[in-house]
Amino acid sequence: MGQDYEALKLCNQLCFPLYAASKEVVRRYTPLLEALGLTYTQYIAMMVLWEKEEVSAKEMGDRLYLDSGTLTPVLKSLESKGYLVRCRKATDERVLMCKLTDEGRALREKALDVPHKIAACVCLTPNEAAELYRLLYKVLGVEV
Amino acid sequence: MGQDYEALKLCNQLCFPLYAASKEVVRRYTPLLEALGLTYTQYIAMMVLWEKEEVSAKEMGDRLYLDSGTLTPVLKSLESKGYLVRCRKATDERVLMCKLTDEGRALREKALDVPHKIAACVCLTPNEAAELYRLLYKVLGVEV
DNA sequence: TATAATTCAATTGTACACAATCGAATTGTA
DNA sequence: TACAATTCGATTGTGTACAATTGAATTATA
Repeated sequence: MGQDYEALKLCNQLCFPLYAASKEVVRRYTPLLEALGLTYTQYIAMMVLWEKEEVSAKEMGDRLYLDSGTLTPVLKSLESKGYLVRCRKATDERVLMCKLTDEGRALREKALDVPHKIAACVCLTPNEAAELYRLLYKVLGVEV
Repeated sequence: MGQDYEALKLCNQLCFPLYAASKEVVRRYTPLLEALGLTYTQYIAMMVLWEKEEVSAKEMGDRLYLDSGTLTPVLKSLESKGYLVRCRKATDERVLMCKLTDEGRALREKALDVPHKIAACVCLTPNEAAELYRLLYKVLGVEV
């Protein structure tokens, strides 16, 4: 009978270290991003724009696995900081386009050392990091 | 020059699939936990109590990597549902003790099949799950 | 043994996160 | 071409997350 409860123990969950490690890594980003005036969510939204200067809110949400309830205030905040401009698509007024500004482009220069600094405080070997990457995308159901 | 920006691409981040997979797994729990009237955070708090019928809020926070700002409303909510009782420790009034109630114990029976159902919708082999578990705890800086 | 330092839960303020819903715009179909 | 179905961003409501602060209780130290 007691054995039935084994599966409910915290130490037997995969979800829990996943949940805890995710928050822990975001916490490690926080002081680095503070220097850029960004939160973690704002940072990954900027990453999308740094790769593609103009994207719709829909595409941004699809890439980041975020819905409009989360993304709308994030994009408004980034616009208020001057890093992007929000405007409707001419050929389809339903679509909100986000365009990188010069200020947003300049911010990328200040963010260049962030990935290196983060890698330094996550103690995994390159092989381990690659395997973790692969397993996480498998959980997400994405081919890598 | 373009090469400098490689490290800032979303596809080269480890943090992002970690962040996305964590939320995705919580999303998969949501419909299962809804049947128990619990959120994911409330569920892992109950897990702590199912293992140890009486814990302080401090110990709960340490185990779950949650601070009082997060935990206080979670514990109040669980108390309002009748699954635990909150009271001060007699020998140290600073300490808030959480005690599992009979209702809380009964809830465990209803939760017994949750781990199995979750495992079924995370498509990893047992070896992959074990390796992911190990790597996540390594990121957390915990020996497993 | 006064008092300084520490511990602990609670509160406040900001920022997600997402389900549910809404309303405008567009597309599909009879 | 009416009109039903779909798409899309925004809003609302609930529930985290966490930094910073507060205030009560306890412990350490001069």
